Amino acid sequence: MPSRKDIPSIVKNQRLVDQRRQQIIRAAVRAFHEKGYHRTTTREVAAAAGFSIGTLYEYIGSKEDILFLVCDAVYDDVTARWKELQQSDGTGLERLRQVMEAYFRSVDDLQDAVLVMYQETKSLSGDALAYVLEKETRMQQVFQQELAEAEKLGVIHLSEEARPLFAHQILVAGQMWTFRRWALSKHYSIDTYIRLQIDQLFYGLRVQDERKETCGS
Amino acid sequence: MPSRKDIPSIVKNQRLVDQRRQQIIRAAVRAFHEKGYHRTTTREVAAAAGFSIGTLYEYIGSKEDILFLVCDAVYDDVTARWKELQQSDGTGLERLRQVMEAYFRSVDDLQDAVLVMYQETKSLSGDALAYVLEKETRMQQVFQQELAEAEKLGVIHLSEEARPLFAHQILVAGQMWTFRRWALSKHYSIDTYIRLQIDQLFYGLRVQDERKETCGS
Amino acid sequence: MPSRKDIPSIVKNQRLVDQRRQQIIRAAVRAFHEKGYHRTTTREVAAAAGFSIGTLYEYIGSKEDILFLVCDAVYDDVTARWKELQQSDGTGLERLRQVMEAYFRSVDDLQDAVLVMYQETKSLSGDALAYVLEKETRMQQVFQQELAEAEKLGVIHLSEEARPLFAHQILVAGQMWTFRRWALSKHYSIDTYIRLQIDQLFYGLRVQDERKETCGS
Amino acid sequence: MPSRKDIPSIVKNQRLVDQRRQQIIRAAVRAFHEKGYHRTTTREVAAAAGFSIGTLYEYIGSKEDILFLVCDAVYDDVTARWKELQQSDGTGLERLRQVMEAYFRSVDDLQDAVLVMYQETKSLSGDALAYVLEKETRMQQVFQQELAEAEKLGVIHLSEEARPLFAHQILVAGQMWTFRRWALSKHYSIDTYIRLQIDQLFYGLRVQDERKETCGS
DNA sequence: CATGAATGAGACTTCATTCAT
DNA sequence: GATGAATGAAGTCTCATTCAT
Repeated sequence: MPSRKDIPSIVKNQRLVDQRRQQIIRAAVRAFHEKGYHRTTTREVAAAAGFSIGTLYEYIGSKEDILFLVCDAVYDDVTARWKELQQSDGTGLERLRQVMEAYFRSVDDLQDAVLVMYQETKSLSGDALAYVLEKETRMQQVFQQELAEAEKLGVIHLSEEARPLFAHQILVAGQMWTFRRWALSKHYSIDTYIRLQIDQLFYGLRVQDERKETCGS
Repeated sequence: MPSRKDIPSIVKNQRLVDQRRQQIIRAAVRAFHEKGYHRTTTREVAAAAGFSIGTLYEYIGSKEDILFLVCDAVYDDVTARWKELQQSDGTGLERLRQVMEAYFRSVDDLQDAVLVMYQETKSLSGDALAYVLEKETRMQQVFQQELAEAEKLGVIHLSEEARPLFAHQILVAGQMWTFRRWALSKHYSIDTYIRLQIDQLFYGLRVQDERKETCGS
Repeated sequence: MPSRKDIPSIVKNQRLVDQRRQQIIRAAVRAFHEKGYHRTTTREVAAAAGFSIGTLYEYIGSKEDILFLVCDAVYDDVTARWKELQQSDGTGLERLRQVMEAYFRSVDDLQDAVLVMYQETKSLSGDALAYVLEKETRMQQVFQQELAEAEKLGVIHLSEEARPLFAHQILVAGQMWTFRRWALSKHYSIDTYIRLQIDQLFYGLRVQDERKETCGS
Repeated sequence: MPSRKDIPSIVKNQRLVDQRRQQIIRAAVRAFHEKGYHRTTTREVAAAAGFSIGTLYEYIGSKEDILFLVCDAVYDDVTARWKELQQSDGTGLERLRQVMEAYFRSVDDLQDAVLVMYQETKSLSGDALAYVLEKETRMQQVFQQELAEAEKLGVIHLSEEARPLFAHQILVAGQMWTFRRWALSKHYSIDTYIRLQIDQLFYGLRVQDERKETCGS
């Protein structure tokens, strides 16, 4: 049940609605990225989308709806990539790696949208916020399940207590790429970033573990 | 030389300025946390601080300045805690643990302020943004140095390439506690969170490392 | 090329823009005349013009722009009257008289606007002020040329040194009618005023000229 | 009866009041000249005068009062100069010349104050305005009397009808020097200006008078 | 379906004035 | 008599949203 927020549209022709909304998303992401959600006017979004303010409001009910459109676009992209993965045959650690990379790639492709979604979304009002958080939670749960799977297979060792945190960690590691991009992109390409992040998540600091250690004896 | 943004104040008495600004920070954090920076009016901040709108503007030059006040308060707190640590005699892994924990505790104590700073800060205008990013960078570099130190002592193994990323990772791990608090606080207390985060950052997923491996054989 | 200040308008329809701006000018002149520019609020101008404050700002960029609108209206009127004169066939003293009278009549017709322009204009900020002064200068030069022409024809005797001053004098003689109207209108009708002013400008005090003199001898 | 506007002062010591008010006038003239009356804050005047805002209000009742102080200073100066003239023994045309020159010199000396008075004064509220206009009227009447005197002596020929206008003309000729200074000072020094103005007022354009003409016959 | 002019609540900020110290 | 912190009314301008064409 892909719980899609019901955004009112005066226009009936669904094909047209979808097309126009794609335009809106593209325009909004660009504009929000440059000036932030609050500093961007609906007029600017309309203009960037190539139609008039009146037309914009034929396809949305309020400015907040534009944010939803952007959010859904982001989630849909990640979900789609994961669905493709379903058919691939990775398992164990490899599977984990693939799921993470798919997510990171998605974030990179939609970086502006993710950033916008990420920064502006939290200041929404109750109803709206709940919807977004629920989507976030769903993604976090996907990672949590994958971790549980890997644990079951014995390829990782992650206490049940730590598992939710780790799922969040992965999620945030992806978002980081957008909201710390001003610093990260000085050091890393997306490929390097993905490699290092996965490495770091897997192995940490390679501390001489005082506890479990060590092999023999 | 802690590069303090120069916020204009009409009032001369510095003692009073400091006191009033503390009130402003407290009020602003509370208000921004509830409604977000953009949705909070300056009047509301003034009211929450216990004085009139006119008085508020005797101590700041513009609404943005309030954000700076909040930022500085946050950075000052972390810095102060680190300074205390200076005199403690931790070394190696223990030292690293202490620096991280001090930061995490600071974030927890000022969680609302950190969240506000974190979410609203990025949508500032050029000049203002630069100031905040510079502060962020300085913190990241503190972690980077600590990591370099630990590396030199041989207690961790972190490639030079990965070091900046890891420093960011620690920083974000702290901020996470505020901006994903809606989810994290369901599972963890701050103590647990700190323990698990440090553990995770140190050891990752305890993957059976395919590469370096492995003891016997 | 009558260097028209570019006042931004959100509305595109030029026909409408012109019409609304006429309304604004009329309303502004009335309001400014009663309370002065600074004491009149934009809201009052909007109300007097018959639309909302929001609509007002669809046709101007700032309060100052209203003053420009008024100025242009005044200059345009005078210029238009002079253009009509072009085709008339006055020459010599008659021509001079006509140019001056046309100007005086214009001032009288738009007296409120002229007064407003006259009193409020000087306290504008750099850029804005320059624009108005340039227009004033242009008018002064028109008189200067007319005087030069008359001089060449030998119908007046005005040293080259005194010519710019005299042009200013005429200009001010017109403005006087608005800014000393509180006193002048007690004594004179506009017709009388014009007659006396021209007479005074032409003949001065009919002093027994001590210098040039005199007829015989 | 020099009808002095009663400006309230909390301070009783009259000597101190006078001294402080001199400071206020000087500071106000400078400030108003630079930024205009409305754009200048009372704080700025106080600062320029060398004391605090609180102290300023010990010597005036409201911002408007500062304008009165300036006005009175101007009128007092002119009046003082005329009083000196009383004792000189000029008569006829020479006397007229002296009265005008005294006025022009006064205007030049206090040019900033005159300009301020001139531009800002008209937008005052009823009561205040009346006071200033009355002062203006009194000055105009001085000129009118002088003209009547000269007429009686037969040194000028000015119809009774034209006399009030001419008195205004002289007054405005003085004020011109301040409010068209931006243009006039390019061409003339104050000495030249005075010479040319008097000449112009006396002789006009030296038109070949079509009417009265001419000496003989 | 598209347009864009109109609306007006509400935001930030200024500044004349007061009054306790 | 001097100070300057506090006040809050009021001003300019923005912008999400509507609706007649």
